[in-house]
Amino acid sequence: MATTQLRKDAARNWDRIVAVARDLVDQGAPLQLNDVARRAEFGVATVYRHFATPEALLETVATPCLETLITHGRHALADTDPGRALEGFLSRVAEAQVTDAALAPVAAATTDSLPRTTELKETLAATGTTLLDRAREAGAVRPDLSSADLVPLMCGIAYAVNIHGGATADRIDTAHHYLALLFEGLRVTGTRACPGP
Amino acid sequence: MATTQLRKDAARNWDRIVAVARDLVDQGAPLQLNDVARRAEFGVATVYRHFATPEALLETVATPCLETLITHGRHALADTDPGRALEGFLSRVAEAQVTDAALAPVAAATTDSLPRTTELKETLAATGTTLLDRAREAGAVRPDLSSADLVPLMCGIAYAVNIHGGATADRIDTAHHYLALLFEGLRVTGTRACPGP
Amino acid sequence: MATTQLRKDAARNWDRIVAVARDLVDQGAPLQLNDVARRAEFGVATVYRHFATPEALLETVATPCLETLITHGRHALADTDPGRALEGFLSRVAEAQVTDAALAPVAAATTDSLPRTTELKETLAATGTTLLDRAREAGAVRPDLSSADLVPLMCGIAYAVNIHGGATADRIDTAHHYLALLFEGLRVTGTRACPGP
Amino acid sequence: MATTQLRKDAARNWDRIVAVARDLVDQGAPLQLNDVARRAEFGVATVYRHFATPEALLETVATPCLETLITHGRHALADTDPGRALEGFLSRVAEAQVTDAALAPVAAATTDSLPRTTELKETLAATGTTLLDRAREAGAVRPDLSSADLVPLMCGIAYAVNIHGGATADRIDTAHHYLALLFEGLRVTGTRACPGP
DNA sequence: CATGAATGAGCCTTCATTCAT
DNA sequence: AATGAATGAAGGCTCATTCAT
Repeated sequence: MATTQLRKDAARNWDRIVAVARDLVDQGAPLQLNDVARRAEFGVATVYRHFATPEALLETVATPCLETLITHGRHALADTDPGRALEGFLSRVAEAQVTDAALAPVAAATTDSLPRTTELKETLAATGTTLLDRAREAGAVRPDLSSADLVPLMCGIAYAVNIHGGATADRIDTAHHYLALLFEGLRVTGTRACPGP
Repeated sequence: MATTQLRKDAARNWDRIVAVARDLVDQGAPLQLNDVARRAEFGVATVYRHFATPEALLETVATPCLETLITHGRHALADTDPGRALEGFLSRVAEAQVTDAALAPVAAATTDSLPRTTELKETLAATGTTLLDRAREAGAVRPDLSSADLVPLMCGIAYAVNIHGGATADRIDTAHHYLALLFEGLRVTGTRACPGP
Repeated sequence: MATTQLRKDAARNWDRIVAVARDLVDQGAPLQLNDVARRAEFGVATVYRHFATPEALLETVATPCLETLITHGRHALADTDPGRALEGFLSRVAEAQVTDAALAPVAAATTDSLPRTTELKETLAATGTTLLDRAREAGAVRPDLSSADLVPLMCGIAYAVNIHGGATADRIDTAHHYLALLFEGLRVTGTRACPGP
Repeated sequence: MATTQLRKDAARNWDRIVAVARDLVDQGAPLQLNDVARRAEFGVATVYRHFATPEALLETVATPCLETLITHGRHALADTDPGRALEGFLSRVAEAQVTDAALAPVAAATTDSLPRTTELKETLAATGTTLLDRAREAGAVRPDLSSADLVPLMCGIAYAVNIHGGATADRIDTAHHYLALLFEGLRVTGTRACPGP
């Protein structure tokens, strides 16, 4: 989806560039604009016209994924069980991180190239914050987790999964596993201390 | 410490190279052999003779840290409380990861440049495995955590801390925080339901 | 002023393009047709249709200045004091050179893009030649200065002023200073040797 | 002349690079390091190793010329006739400017790439200042010329000569002509008013 | 007439590695 | 053993101009 309306042919080119970039990202190759141009069989400047920097292109590649997550976030906000809502949402995020190689670097970056990206990330972060606050208030998670930890922890899980390795299907399982572990840790543990009578 | 005995002057050079590399790593600078040579005031080839690749040099820089961790591991193995032993050990590992910039990339790498590195990493992994096995047997941690997850999880924590950011002292705190979370999650959770008498 | 009659809207575009170009020149920015188009909010091709090359645009920007100088030249030709006429005229030229950044490159160019520019430059050169001839005949300037030297010397003065630097007001003063020096040198010096009685 | 002692082969390469650059400058071609490398049949990086920027190379090309001028300056300082000394020196400078295409841009630049260049330019400027001061004190030149004008005026003359055009020999004549004009202008003009009896 | 996307040559620069001295 | 000059592929980016829409 282009920010402004493009001419039809330009839009086709835009799509092709993003598609090529998507392929490269999926292969784990570094995103170099010259390389993208060569593979898409465009002049370099064509690619540069559409995407001023590799980061801008990467963010564009990651955008649909971010948008999907936002949709999931919206559903989660509608959930009446705060704990389940948070866990479900983070589960989606973790899955996305290990499924879509474009997401992790964009999520981890402190500065964005595209305003649109900042917007999406902020929306997503706000959703996470709300869900966490609600869960905390409901006593579903420990109080000592700040919303500033959500992104780092999600990125950390994705990173851990990458190191663990494996095929995509396994990776999703691993991510769920690590997330479940984290969630165990997050549960309010007052009961755990229960010394008995 | 060189693998084989070096002539005295060569050993001095070796030390200087490693010291310069350590500085660069600490500054967060990329480890380029040319750069190291210039700063150490050696010819490039001298550096190349000692370290065939940047990775080899990086591993060498990380070696003392790995050795220290192994020592910690040995102490942990002597601890009679398996849960405390594991937690203490992983705590050391997490601290080291966020403290020493050379460690994370070496730990995360799937292939090593130096046999010595492989050796150290394997020793460390074996220690972790043993500690985990014991803790699991003692019922101190959940059974569904494989020793193959230890390195990924440690790296993931380090990565999360890096994204979270902050000064070194804060980073150590954050690492402890995340590790504590993980440990909560690892605890056998039957007790969490604590049904009372 | 367009060479041929333009449709009203085309004339408006033409004006806007020239205005933008004038701004760029005044800011000391390089005159790139793409850049002009973007700032004028036109398509590149629109600018290219009006001005085939950056030079053509630059010459167009310089045209009013050339025309003004021609007017000054006409007044000078009406002056009855040949020495004063020449000096006054060159003074205007020097001022224009350091005041209007578009003039110097156009004056210095050996070939012009627009016939109109050639015309104006030739008119101006002819005026200079006439004024110089008259001054020479009147004994107001040395005989060893060819009219072919006028343009180079004016450009040289402008260049010297640029190197000397300073704000616009200072630059005009400097230009006058250098021109005065030149004029001292141009005065017939036979009398200078006069040792007196 | 290299700043520090080079190995014999490196010195040969250094010389070849400078020679190629000299040729390019003489042809009026822009000095591009890649181009120099190609013509000298060196790898690009070899040229970059010797000269970090095109400016550094250009300054190196201009250095012998600057050194020669300094020598001339020393001779001029030994001259007992202050007027003749200044005129002779500036004459050399003007000749050099129109003879050696490397000189003008280096002289006109406000910042230098090589410390050596700054040194040479300062020495030369100091010489000019001294000669001008002496000439002024001796009443050989008008008091209203600052030493800050010397460089601009010399550059201006060179520029004027370039615009005037012509073969090298003619150019030198033209430069002398313009300089003579300037010098007429510089002469103390009290005598000029003398109309005789 | 107007548009603005596409072009692609070409410049600058860096870096890991080799090899003559 | 030590040196450090040389390499050259490769990446990043710009810009004047053309041409399909």
